[in-house]
Amino acid sequence: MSAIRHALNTKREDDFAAWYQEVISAADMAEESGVRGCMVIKPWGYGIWERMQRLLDDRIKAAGVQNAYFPLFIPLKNFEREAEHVDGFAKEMAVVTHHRLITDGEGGLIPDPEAKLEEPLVVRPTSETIIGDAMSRWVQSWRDLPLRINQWANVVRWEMRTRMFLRTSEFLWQEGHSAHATADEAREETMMALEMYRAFAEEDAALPVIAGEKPENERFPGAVETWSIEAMMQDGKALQAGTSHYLGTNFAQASNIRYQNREGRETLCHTVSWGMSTRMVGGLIMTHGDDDGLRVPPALAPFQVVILPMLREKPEDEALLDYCDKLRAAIAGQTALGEPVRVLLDKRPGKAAAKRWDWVRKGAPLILEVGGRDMENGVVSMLRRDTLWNTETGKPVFQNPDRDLCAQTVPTILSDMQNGLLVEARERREANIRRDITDMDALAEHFSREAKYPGWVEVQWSKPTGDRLAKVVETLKDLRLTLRNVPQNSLPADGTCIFTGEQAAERVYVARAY
RNA sequence: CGGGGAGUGGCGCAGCCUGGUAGCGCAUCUGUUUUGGGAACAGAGGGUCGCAGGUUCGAAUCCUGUCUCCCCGACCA
Repeated sequence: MSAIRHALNTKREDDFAAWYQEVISAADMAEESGVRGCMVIKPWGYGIWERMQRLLDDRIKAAGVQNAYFPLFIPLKNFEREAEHVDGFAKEMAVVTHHRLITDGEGGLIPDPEAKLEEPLVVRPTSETIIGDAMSRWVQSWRDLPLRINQWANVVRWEMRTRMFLRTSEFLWQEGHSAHATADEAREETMMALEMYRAFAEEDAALPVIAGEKPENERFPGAVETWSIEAMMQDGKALQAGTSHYLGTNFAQASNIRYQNREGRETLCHTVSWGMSTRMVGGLIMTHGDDDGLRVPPALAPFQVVILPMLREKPEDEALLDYCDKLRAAIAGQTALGEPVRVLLDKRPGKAAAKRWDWVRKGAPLILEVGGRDMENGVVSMLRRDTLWNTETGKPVFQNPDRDLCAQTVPTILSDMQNGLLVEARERREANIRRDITDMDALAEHFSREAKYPGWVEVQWSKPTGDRLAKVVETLKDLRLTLRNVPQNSLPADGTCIFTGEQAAERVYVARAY
C-alpha cells in the first residue's frame, strides 16, 4: 500500500476545523470579505446554493406555496409587538438610524445628525413581523385562508462568533410563512415543511437527517412548537439544517391577523414559518467532504461532468477539441436524476493534470481527461470523485470506457454516486449513535473520552419543562452538550429518564452542536 | 463580550525582542527543454508591512487607538 498524496494539506482527523476552512478555499467556494462575519460566495459555492434553491423551490411550488418578496428594513415597532420574539433577537440586530452622510471635514464621512430617522429601521433577522403586517391586510375572510407565502432573501443576525456558511452575520435563505384558520391545519403545514426539508436533504443533498421536535428551550422565539432536521457531521457534531415552526396565534395576535369565519365572527389566525439557509452548504461540506476536498452530490453539482482535454498548444489540439466537443454534446444529451446532464468542456489553457486537481478539490462528480492516445483509441480517461484512489498503488483510478458508451453510462454513474453518498453518510451516522446509555455518569464518560467522533446519544427522558428543564440544560452545558430533537417515528419510551430518574416520556438526541 | 493567537507581493511565512536599502517558498509572466498522469531549468514582474495617530534624524520593528480573521468560552430559529 503506497502513500496517497491527497489534494488538501489538512486531514479531517488531524484538525477538522482547519480542514473545513481549507475545503472552502481550495474548492474556491467562498472567501472573507473584510466585513465582519460576512463572506463573498464565489461561483462554485454560489452555484451549489443555486442548485439547492432550484430543487427546494421546485418542491415549494409543488406544495402550492407562492413566492413573494418583502422589505429588507423593518420598523422597530413591528418587533416590539411580540415579547419573546424581541428577547430572542434584540441582541443581534443591525439597526439603521440615519439616511445620509456628510463629510467630517477631515476627509472622512459621518452620518448626518440632521438626517436621523424618526424611527430606526432594523435589518431583518427574519420576517415574521413584516410579513405578518402584510398578512393582516391580505386576510379578511375565511375564504382568504390558508395564505401560503415563501420568500428567498438575505437576513442579518449580528452573531458573536461566525464561521463561513455555518454562521455568518448575513446569510441567504428561504422563509416560508403561512396563515391558517385552525390549529390543526397550521400544524399540518408545519409538518409539511418539515417533510419537505427531510426529502430535500436526503434526496437532493444526500444528507441523512433526523426530523423531530425541538425541546422547549430550543424553540424559535415566540413559537409554540419548533421542529428541525438534524444532520451529523463527520466530526460527530450535530447541525440543525432546517426548521419549521408552529407559531400558534402569538404572531397573529401581535400583527393582528384576523379573519371573519363562516359565522361572521372575527377570529385569530394560526401561523407557521419555516426556513432553510446557506448553512446547508456548510453541512454539505462537513458531510461529504474528504481529504481531497469537497464531493458534491450530483444533484447539486453545478457541473456534474468536467471534460479536460490535454492541450499542447499545437495544431493537433483542434482535432482533440473536436473529439471532446462531440463527447460533451453526447453527454449533454443525456438525462440524469431527472434533468439534462450538466457538463463542462474546460478549454482553459493549462495542464490537464493541474486542472484535474482543481476539479477534484471542487468535487465535480466525474472528470473525463482526454488526450491524443484516447482519441486514437476512441476512448476517454474517466475519474470518479467518489472512488478516487487505488489504495494499493496510491494513484488515482482511471477507467477507459469507449467515448460513446461513456456518454450513455454517465446517468447511471451519477445516480449511483448520488445514492452512494447518502448511504455512506447514513451508515456513518448510525455507527456513531449510541442508544444504550442510561445514566449520567456513562453519558459524561462517553463524551469525555478522547474519542474523535463521540457522535450522538439517544436517551430517554421525562420531558421536564420550565425550571426543571433549565436544570437539565445546565447539566448538559457542563458537558458541552445540547438537546437536539425528539425524533418522529421513534420507538416509544420504555425506561427511566436519564436526567430525573422518573418514568421516561420519549426519546431525545443529545450531542455537541454547531 | 471574556481569554489566547494572527494580520508583511495572489497564497503561506521569516524579519520585530535589540529602529537604519523589505526577504523566502509557492503561485504568476517570459524563454528553453519536456509532458499520459500534480514537470525541470533560467530570467522577470509584483508589497508605501491591516488602518489611524504618536515617539524618533529615521518605524514593518517602539507606544496608543482601531478594524478584520482564527482558536477556546459565553451567545446563537
